[in-house]
Amino acid sequence: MRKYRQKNCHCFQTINVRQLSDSAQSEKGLFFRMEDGVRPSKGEGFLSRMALNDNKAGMEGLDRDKINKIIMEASKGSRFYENELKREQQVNQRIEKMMQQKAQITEQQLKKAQAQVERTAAELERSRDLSRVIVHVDMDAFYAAVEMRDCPELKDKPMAVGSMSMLSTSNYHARKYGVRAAMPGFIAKKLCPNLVIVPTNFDKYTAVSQEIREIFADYDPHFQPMSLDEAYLDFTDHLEQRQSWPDSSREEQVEPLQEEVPEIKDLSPVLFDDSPGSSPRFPGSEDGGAAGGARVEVFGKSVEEAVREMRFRIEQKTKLTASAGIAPNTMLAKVCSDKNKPNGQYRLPSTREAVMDFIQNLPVRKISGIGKVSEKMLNALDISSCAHLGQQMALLSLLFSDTAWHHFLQVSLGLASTFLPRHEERKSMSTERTFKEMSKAEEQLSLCRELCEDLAEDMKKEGLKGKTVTLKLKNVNFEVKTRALTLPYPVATVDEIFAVAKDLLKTERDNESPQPLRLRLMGVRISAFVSLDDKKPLQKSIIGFLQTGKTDSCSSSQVTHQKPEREHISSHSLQTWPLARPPLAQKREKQEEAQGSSKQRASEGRQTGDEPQQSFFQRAHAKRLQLQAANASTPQEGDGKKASVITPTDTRAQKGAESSIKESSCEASDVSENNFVSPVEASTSGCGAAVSESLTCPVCFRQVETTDLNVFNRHIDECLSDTSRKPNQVTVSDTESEESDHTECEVSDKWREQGARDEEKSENGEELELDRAEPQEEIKEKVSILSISGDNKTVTVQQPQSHCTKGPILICPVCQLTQDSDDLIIFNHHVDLCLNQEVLHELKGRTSSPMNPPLSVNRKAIDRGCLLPLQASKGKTKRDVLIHKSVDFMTFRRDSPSSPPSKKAKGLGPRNTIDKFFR
DNA sequence: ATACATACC
DNA sequence: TACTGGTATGTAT
Repeated sequence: MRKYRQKNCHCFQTINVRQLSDSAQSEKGLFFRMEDGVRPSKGEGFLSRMALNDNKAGMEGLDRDKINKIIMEASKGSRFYENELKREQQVNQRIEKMMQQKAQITEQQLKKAQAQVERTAAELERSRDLSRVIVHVDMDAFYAAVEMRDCPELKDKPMAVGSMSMLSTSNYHARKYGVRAAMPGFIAKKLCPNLVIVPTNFDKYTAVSQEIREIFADYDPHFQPMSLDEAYLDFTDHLEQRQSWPDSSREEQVEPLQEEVPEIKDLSPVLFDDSPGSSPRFPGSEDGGAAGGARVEVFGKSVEEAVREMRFRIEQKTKLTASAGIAPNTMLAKVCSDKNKPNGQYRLPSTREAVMDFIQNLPVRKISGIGKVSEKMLNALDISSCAHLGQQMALLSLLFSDTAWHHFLQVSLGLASTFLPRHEERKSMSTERTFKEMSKAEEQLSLCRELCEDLAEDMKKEGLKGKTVTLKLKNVNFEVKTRALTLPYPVATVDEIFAVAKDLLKTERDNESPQPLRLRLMGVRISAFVSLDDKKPLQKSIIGFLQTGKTDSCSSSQVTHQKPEREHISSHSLQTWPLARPPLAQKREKQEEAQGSSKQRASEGRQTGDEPQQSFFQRAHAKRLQLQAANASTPQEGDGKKASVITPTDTRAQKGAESSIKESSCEASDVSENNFVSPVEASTSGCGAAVSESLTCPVCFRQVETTDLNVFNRHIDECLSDTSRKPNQVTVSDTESEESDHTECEVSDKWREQGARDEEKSENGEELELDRAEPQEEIKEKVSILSISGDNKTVTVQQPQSHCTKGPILICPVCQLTQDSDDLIIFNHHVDLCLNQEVLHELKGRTSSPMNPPLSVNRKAIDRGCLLPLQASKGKTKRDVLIHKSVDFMTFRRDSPSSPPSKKAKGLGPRNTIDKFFR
């Protein structure tokens, strides 16, 4: 602390000095002026917006000045440039204002602020949790790597993925020229005339993403995808279990890339052969090591070995490399994953000392959440590293908002979430399009209509309705405007949305007239969603209640300083469900969430998590046995050919040696993963095969011909409500619904049979899949006889499944009162009310609880991050209606609408409601 | 509630 | 010729 004070005093003096010079150099002075002394290497006191952003792996030690000169040359005079200039000046003004504020600060104020900062810091320090092992995995130059893998000629060329207008990513070769993501292709070409620009092939990346996510799930079934190529994983539980597994489960067959399949040699994308990497040789650090001459790797039990193993599996399966960071929290893990990129990993030890050391020289710009502008503002205060951040906290607390400086403080202490944020509800949905100048009213209007159509379509897919419609306009000078209107009622259809959007557009045109709106972009967004739960509270809560019987109540919870919203439970497991978690599982988790703290959960072990993890290692073990057997006789070469198209049944058949093992997984990709698949096969069919075109309803056992989880979930809800209405009829009759959702579901004999077979626990792949999704089975049975068992609440509804002409006696499992009505709908409603009462009570009892009690469950949270098929189809939709063909729309998808882990979490929608209720 | 800005991939 | 698209969130009014 003394140290802090001293340094602050020191800085305070220098600040006063610097402040003068900074003010003096504002505006014009910042352009084309080297910043004196402090960061001579960063010669971009000018136009920080335009200048090369080399904050990226593979871009160290570039000739910045030269590159920037070319960039400026190419941009100068363009409308874009002029707009950037304008924005730059706005930022400069902001900085100037800040500096003026700083000048007003008295020593007294600063002292007081320092005390406050120290109090807060001490409080934060107390909450430091070094017990979790967080891993951030990031594919290396993802899109580019995929293209290189599939087109070997590209391997030794500088290349980028995107278009002449915009690049999504570049390979490392191109980065040496300063070519990077988010740079327009035509400028990249000036930097590197030989640059090859490959158009995006989004479906391919999506398929690869699916593959790597399957691997992620083996290490953390609740992993959090951040985008197609990136995810956070909590390795803590895996590591614990790993300690007790036999060596053979940690063996990985080394795929003979070169030797045995000579024709694929050329295809083999040894992307980063000059970097320290995962394959084929392993340093075998710690307890790991190569197992003799056999092509088998045994990975050790340490974190590093486990992560290496995971990266190794990724490379074997996809022929692409990944980098990883291991650290005690997400922010640090993210920084670490960049450290040894490409094809490397870095572990930051879980000690306070190591963390603080690591932080000291870390540029603030490396922290997720601190971007161009924040960096520049901080730089103006002489803050460029995290150490500076810590030293200047008192000042920062006076100059920045509470949220901002709290965040800075956390960063400076190396603190961040130690658990993976649950994906929250979607808050908005939008679509926008860039095009060549458009000024005619009719054109604009029809475009607006088109956008609304697209949006309405997407809204329908997720069954959303929202009250706020926002129109976004960008004129040819790149000036952006948004105009919003909030309706008193939620809307979703084309006509409703368009009615608002067109009014907003008209108003804008009128405002501008007689000048026309010269647009280059238009977008429509809808937000302020009303939760679907409001419409169907009955089944939701009763199902939620049913689920609680499974987990357990443990409502004690200690208050931590972590943000309460960051509950430790995340919502998806690709393994458990091909696309995302089933709605019921989701609901159960919500319930768990209300009851257990993250620590409790960790010690309990995750029920869903254990299975897949275990099964992976058992599979590995079985595979080993199988290989041994096979090697004794004939080499098995059929695998590779079959690998790409494989059904669960095939999988079983192939893995004969595994049949004795209780296996809870049946992903097709398991097969391709360790067998010999050529890169071409792997990229085209190998992964796509794992994604089924339809989903099987766990209630009626029909196949629902959709890959849209919302449609699917709606179907399940229908089924469930049907079931509870007619408890005797578990198998829904064919004549049932006039509901549109049900029209999408086609009966499959095979699956209906399967549903029957399920009762006998038959030993086949399909059954296993059901097994894995255990909540459904439970629900199906319990709903069908309407026996309700909550936590500590006994079964109160007796109704034998077979015969019930008379209504059952219904006793509310919450209030324990016998209900008059035998109408299940009414009964459900009653239970629903009781449940909500309970939740409200609980909340009242612990206002400072870190828990996030779910009042309602929104099924849409399910597809967060994992909903690959939806993204893919969305991509197509958009591409089909492209106006400006040359523009690359595939850069980033609606993929994981999550906030960066370092950001401050705001209350969740439903939770806010409750909170307000009690405030 | 609205508008705009920043940030992320 | 040519500087994205989707989402979340923070800040100011």
